[in-house]
Amino acid sequence: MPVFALVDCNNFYASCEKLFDPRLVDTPVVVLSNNDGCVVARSAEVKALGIPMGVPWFKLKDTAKRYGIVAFSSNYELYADMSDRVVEVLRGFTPNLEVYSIDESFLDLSGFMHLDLAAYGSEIRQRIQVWLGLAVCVGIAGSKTLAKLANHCAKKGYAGQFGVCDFTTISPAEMTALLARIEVGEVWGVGRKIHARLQEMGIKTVLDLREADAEMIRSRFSVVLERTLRELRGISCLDLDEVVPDKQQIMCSRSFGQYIYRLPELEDAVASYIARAAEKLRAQDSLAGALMVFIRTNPFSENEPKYQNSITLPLPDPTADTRILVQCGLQALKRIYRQGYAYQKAGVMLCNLCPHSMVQTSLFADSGNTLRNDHLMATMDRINQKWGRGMLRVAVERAQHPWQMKRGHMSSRYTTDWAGLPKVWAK
DNA sequence: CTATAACTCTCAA
DNA sequence: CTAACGTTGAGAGTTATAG
Repeated sequence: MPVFALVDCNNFYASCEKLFDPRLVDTPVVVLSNNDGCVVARSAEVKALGIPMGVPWFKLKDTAKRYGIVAFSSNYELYADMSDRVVEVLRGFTPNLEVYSIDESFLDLSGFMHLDLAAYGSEIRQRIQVWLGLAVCVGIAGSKTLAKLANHCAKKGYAGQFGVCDFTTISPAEMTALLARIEVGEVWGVGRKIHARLQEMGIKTVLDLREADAEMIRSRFSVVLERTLRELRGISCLDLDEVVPDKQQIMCSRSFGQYIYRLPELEDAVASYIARAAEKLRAQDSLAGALMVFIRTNPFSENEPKYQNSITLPLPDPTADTRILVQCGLQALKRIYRQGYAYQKAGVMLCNLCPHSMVQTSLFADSGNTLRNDHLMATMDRINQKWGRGMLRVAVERAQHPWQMKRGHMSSRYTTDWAGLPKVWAK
């Protein structure tokens, strides 16, 4: 009998920012997406103001001023480091754990069924609060989907005390009553589209979905939703994924701080995105078999002409060599670039990835040369790791990127950079 | 006609 | 002062294409 706990950090990005500036306790805080675009995290105070997730920041500025909302650009280094620390603490509670996202982990608690699981959950909560200063919620149940739902209940304080919710000890009648109170859209795997379709069919609550006919759900929707339904019934269909498999595709895309009109600037951007993607590729020791490049204008602007295009080029020999990938990417870019548009975003994707060890070398490849190039790339990665990204780069990439995304509200990298320590602490 | 590739849709954080 | 709206990845299902 499997038992899962889902541990989820509350308002993770916003909480990380608050953590390093005590003046911000009780202050409404939002964290913005890349380019200071949309709200991607809200502190409790902001949620209380009724501000929804995903609003564009420029639409919120007036409200923000009125209520004294403090905004931060996303500081991924900081969040990733805090996330690692959370996972490290969680590993103290179980040997089997799946890091599901930057702020969520599934814990296998099947070996702890002799314990009071709710109490164990409280202990987890306590320790992360005391050791790291972050608040988490814990949901416990016999399937991942139910554990997710239990976590939702823990956040709302539905069953039992706030912060922990254990479905394994709830009576069937209580469970039924609880599920009848929750909208079906809260279920993991039920997004906007499926929620609307379910509603139309009269399936409005989680209970409705649980009691629906599995065959019908499968035929009208998919095998995925059928699995979700079975998970809601307590039949565990999703295992803990402890080992993170290699990526099948690697992407790097970003919108620009200012529009780009000319090809050279686009080349600069695309080259730097490829360099970044290639680093990730080498980090997992893979080679790419094809490369996709896309560019597009702002889909939201109404008066300016719109254009978007993409192209995928196969690579003659699978490679992880930044220079080859950039060469290929620039050719691709030239083929889709059209003059006279205000480009707002570009991106690249490395596809058809295969492990370096498995590659079949071309009959005509010079293996000695390939080895030297691998070595060169490895050296480049080490230098860039030590001295900062872009220290060593291909020549099309400029040192300065005028198109770089906006990050007007950036906090310090408090935990990963000495220079990030605020001066006020030194006083 | 079948097997595979390519593309589309949906979801998640 | 104005204009301004994220990124990355997976899986399933459907359609197109090759042999």
